[in-house]
Amino acid sequence: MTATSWIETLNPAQREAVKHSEGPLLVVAGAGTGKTWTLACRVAHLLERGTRPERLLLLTFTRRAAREMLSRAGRLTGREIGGRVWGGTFHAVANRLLRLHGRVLGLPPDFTVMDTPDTADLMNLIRGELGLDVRERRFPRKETLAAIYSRVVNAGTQLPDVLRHDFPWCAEEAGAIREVFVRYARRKREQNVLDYDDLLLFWKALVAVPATAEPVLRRFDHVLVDEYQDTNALQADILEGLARGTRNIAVVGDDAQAIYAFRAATNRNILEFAERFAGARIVRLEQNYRSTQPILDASNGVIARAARRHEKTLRTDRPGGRRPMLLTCLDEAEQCDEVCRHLLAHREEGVPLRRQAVLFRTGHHSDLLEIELARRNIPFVKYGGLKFMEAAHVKDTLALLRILENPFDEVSWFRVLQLLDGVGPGRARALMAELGVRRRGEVPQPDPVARLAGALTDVPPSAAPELDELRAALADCRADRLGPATQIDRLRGFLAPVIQRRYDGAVARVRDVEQLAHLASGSTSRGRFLAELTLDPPASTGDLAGPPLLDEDYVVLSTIHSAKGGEWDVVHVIHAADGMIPSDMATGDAESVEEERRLLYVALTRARDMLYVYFPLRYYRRPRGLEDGHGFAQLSRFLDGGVRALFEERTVHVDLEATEAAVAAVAGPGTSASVDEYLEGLFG
DNA sequence: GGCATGTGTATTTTT
DNA sequence: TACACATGCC
Repeated sequence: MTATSWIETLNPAQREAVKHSEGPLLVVAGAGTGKTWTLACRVAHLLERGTRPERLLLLTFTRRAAREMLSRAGRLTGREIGGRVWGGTFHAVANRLLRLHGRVLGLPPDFTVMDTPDTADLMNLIRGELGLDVRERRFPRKETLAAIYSRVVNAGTQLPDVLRHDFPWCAEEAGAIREVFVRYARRKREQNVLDYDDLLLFWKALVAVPATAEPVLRRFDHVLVDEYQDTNALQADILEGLARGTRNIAVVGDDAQAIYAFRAATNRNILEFAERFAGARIVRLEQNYRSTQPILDASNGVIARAARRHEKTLRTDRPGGRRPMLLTCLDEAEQCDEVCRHLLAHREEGVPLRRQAVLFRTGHHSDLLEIELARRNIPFVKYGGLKFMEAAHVKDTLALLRILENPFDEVSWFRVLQLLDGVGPGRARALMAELGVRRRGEVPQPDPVARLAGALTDVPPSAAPELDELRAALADCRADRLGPATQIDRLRGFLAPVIQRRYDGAVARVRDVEQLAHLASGSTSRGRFLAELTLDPPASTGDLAGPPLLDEDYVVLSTIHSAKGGEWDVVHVIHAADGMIPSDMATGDAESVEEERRLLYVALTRARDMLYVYFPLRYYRRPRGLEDGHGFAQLSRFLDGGVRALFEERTVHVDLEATEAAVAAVAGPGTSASVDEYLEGLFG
């Protein structure tokens, strides 16, 4: 496309957003209004007006979104810009910037990054030290501690307030929790380790003071932010800091699609944008190009009942089309059956599987469907949910790499030592003390990896052979300047027998370690490999399988959260039952129920041509919190009354009425008599 | 008595 | 998977 021709593809509002020249800009973009396209065009427009690519900062929600946006902009301008524009998540960009400029804050550039499970493990280590795990009253679990901590940091709210508001059952432990947090923070500094929240905190600190901010601010002429509704207070502070350099801050978002409150995202960022960034221009995109009118009607119906929202009405230029279907199924098995049937029927009609998606609230909601798809040989890729990075053997491998990278990493040592036969938490602690893993202050200390080679007193005899293997493997990785892939290969020699002894499915797990080595072959440095893996973990099973293993056509399975920003011709939303959407974990207060409503809205608005919503009547593993229902579920409360009328309804189990009639004929109305009769029949 | 290991059970969403 | 709890080893 030529420079002028793509401008023609834009509607007036989009064009206004693209051509806006200087100063803050807020684009309120409804679902399917060409937000990604508009943002890509804006990037292209800025480049054509002479902005150099490396002076653009594009903050997106996932690395995937950044890549997508930049490749589109690249095509528009006819040049390769991906490697030069600063693009990625807040966290990934922070990682890069801090390695370049963190020193002025006293941050050594070779820090390692730890993910949320690591954070929880370090909390646990400290919890154990403080003796909080053996008291009468139970103390918050490590995941809860990590969640509290993260909320305090990301929302910028005092601990007592967070406890009172979000974790009231932990409020009595405020003192001890504070103590854990103080030690946790100190410990991270000693180890030269940053958690996710630190990345943002240090970035904010960097741009908060003119003296340290200057080299960062000097880098950028324009900052663009996607999915602004899902940013939190800390991220807004960072933008405010950046705005002291360039006032050209452009953000795009939709408050109706805010689904990350659990990560401390706040709609205040959108609502207060104009006050915070004085003179901001606001552009609204209301023309939907994605969905047919009936799908949009149903989606609008769901969101119209939201308590508070930015006024906006989506219009589509795609009239006609079929009504979305609401399919009541007998149970989950039948739901699977129906999904498969419709998937294949649409494929027969010419919609390939990869233009279709199955969406659900939580990762395990697709468990049964995955089995069924595999049984029927229907290829699929799953986004979100159970992740590669959470598998024990993957964590083991990474812990080994991290020890090599940072010999004072306590969490990794704690994990690695317990791999040895006969070593549990107690012996691991003793060994760590012996190795001097805990670094104190600035005093230079002997390298724990080197000390591992010496004599150790706390090694049980059963652990001796494996310890020798470990010593040899670590030494080999250090001796030659091996690349990260070769190091993983070497570590596999130590790991394979350990995996064999400890886990089932050892063959597949060892293959995963090989997969990890393969992944690492793209990186030149171990440190970069580790940082990239923690900041941008493989989002799907498909990311790892690589092109050769993937069929050319496959259906996408995704949590609704991971489906954000995506669109498919045919969308299947499963488990539309109360307790599923909304999740019964989130029905505590009105605010979280509202977020669940937006979640359903996001799911429905992913569909272009056809939308199916499935509702299983019965759950054998009963949805929690519905004990009174005798295993019968209720339709999601968001699909009530008027909204329901916007769907075409069908009860799938065609035999159900016939069955009931037959039963009635035998046992009379009311089924319990018939069940009793059936049981007696079984008893003989 | 302390510690490692075995068994049963419940489990949101993600950078 | 990871926790709580029970059991059994040194």
